[in-house]
Amino acid sequence: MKGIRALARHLNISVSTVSKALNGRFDTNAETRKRVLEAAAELGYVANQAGRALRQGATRTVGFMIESNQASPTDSDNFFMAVYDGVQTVFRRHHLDLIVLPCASDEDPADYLGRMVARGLVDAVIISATRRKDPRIALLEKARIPFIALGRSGDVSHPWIELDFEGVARQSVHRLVERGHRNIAVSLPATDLNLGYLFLKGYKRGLKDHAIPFEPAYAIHTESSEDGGYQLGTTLIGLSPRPSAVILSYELPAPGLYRALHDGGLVIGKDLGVIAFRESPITRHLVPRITSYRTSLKDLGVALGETLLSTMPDFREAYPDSEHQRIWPMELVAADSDPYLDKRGRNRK
Amino acid sequence: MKGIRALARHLNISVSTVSKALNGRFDTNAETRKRVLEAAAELGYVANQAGRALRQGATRTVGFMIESNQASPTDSDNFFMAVYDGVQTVFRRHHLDLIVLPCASDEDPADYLGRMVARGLVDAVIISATRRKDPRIALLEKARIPFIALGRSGDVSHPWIELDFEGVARQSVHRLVERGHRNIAVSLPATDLNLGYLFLKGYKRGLKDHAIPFEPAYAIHTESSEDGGYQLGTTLIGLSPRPSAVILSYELPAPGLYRALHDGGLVIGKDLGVIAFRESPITRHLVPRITSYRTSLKDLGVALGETLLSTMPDFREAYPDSEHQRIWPMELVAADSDPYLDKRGRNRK
DNA sequence: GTTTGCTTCGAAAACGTTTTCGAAGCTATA
DNA sequence: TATAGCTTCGAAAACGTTTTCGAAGCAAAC
Repeated sequence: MKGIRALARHLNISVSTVSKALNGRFDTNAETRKRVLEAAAELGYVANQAGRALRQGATRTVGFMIESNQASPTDSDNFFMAVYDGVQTVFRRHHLDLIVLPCASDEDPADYLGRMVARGLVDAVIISATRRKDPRIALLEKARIPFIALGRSGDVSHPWIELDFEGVARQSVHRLVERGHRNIAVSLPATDLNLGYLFLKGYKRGLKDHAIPFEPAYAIHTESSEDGGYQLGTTLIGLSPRPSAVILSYELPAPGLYRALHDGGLVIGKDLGVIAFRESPITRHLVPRITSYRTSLKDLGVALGETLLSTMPDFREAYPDSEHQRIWPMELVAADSDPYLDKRGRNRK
Repeated sequence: MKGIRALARHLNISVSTVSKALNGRFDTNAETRKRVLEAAAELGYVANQAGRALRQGATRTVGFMIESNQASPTDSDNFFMAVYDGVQTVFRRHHLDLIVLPCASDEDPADYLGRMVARGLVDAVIISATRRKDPRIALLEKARIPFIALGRSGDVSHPWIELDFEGVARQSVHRLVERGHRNIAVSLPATDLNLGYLFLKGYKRGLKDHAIPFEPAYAIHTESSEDGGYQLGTTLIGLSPRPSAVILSYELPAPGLYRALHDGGLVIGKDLGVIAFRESPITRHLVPRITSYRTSLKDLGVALGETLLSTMPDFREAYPDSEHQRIWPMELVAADSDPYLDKRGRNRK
């Protein structure tokens, strides 16, 4: 005899009453409810997940899908864990559990997600590392699973929150131009992540603001790794005219870039200005420190959680007027990697 | 009409036959099995997790518990994701799913794990960040849940694999002594992680090998963060006699340590030798690079997965003679932070 | 005394799957 | 032909929970 039946027998009471007491239904006596709760605590009873999920058709669990394959563009520190923590604080309020679904490096993300959803493992999902055309969006919509994306996919309309890639790229161009640069390169992801599209858009917009023509050779696709950064560095050195600054859409390649420049006899901050998208241990610890942008990832997680809940029928009323599509602002952290360019075309110290 | 019934009706066949065909039972005709599988693929049928788990009393899912609260001692890069990837490759072979259970920073790890286990969310678990006395061990044993720990707990006997903290600490002392050091400090975790105990043990053993007395003031507990590292640096500077080298049980405090030394007018590698436990982006990118130890985290994950399976009745036969308790070797990566000490008591370049 | 309404409880069905076990159909053997 | 054995199938039970719905008990109102 196990589970709720053992508890019922132990109390000389029916299974239904126990269940109702545990779930705080209205048609239970306050006294019996108290007895049930005490006995449950004493015997360490916790409702079996499978039984409950089967009956209710819901798991009270939300999945946070991440990908362990692509070193995610923003994962040089505990990016996802920080976001996760924010999401978690929201869900805890509603007794929802959050689990992480990490797609292994050798599996197709859409297949993986499809399997998890079809199995009915979760009631809703958060997806990340969104592609320009991401099959997961259609999959989730077809399955009628509530979801939100950390980063939108293309121009499809769906709930998302997104770091301000476009704004940061544009603002970075402005900053560099103001400091005397005109030959400005940009490093973009090697895959078709949507953020690459947005970053390029912002970059072009920034150039246009200053009537600087777009030079395709200056938009360089870079693997999100040290090796990718080294590759980027040698590419930059070989360009003619050589750019006096580069904007990185993520910071992971920065160490390799630094090394390539050093090997080429050039000095970061003097011969090449650098701005990176997100502040992280890397941008802080490299010498010179990299000018970058910062935000509260925990707050971002909270927003993700609340917005997701606002799309779920059972929780909608708690979060009535959430914006379902939202650009998340970033704040400039000025450092030493992008000083003013002096007259002779070299960066001034 | 949903699920397996819809599929059965669509094929004009009984539910039981469909189920048996899908699960490859022996008492099904090869022809019908083929038809069922094709129809299932066509209709996109995937067995409902709750129904299956309820009937079988097993979820075919393993949980990997990590903690988002304590910045885990070894998480400056994608430590857990790398390990996860290895575990995943093993489980995929057996059609087991792996999910991550990240304990939020405001919840007690043992409570959290207890809840997840009681709910029957997973059949087995991998735990990490093990404490010296970790209540989770007893909890899992009481619940009779197969598990393995990444890092043992105290002297209790349970399955574990552990990075070689003791060996690395001892070897690091040897290396520093050989290079002329005698006043060697060690940085230990601020919490009661078991690895701290082991690291200290190895450190003391190393000292003893060279008949150097243990100086308690040289064993410094350090928060696993930049601030903790800065604190460590100021402490080291204030010690008398000031240590000529320090061994870090993890690398996260290194940047703060560097900054503190710099602020104090001292030079890393010259006035203070440094060795860190694990190679990571931090140990590679700081100047000078830090001598550290390396291993394949993916292989470690594979070992974890296989050992866990060998403790599970249903899979035992596939992994017969696995060692259930195992120290995972690390390989020295010599760098520039711990040069020979010269005659005048300063580190030689 | 009868009716009404309210509170509290419990029997039973349902969720979707797997598994047991008996039966049906067929072939081979005596 | 009768029997035995083998293959294939399907009815039904079971897993643990929630929820529906009827009933019992009691007090108040008529």
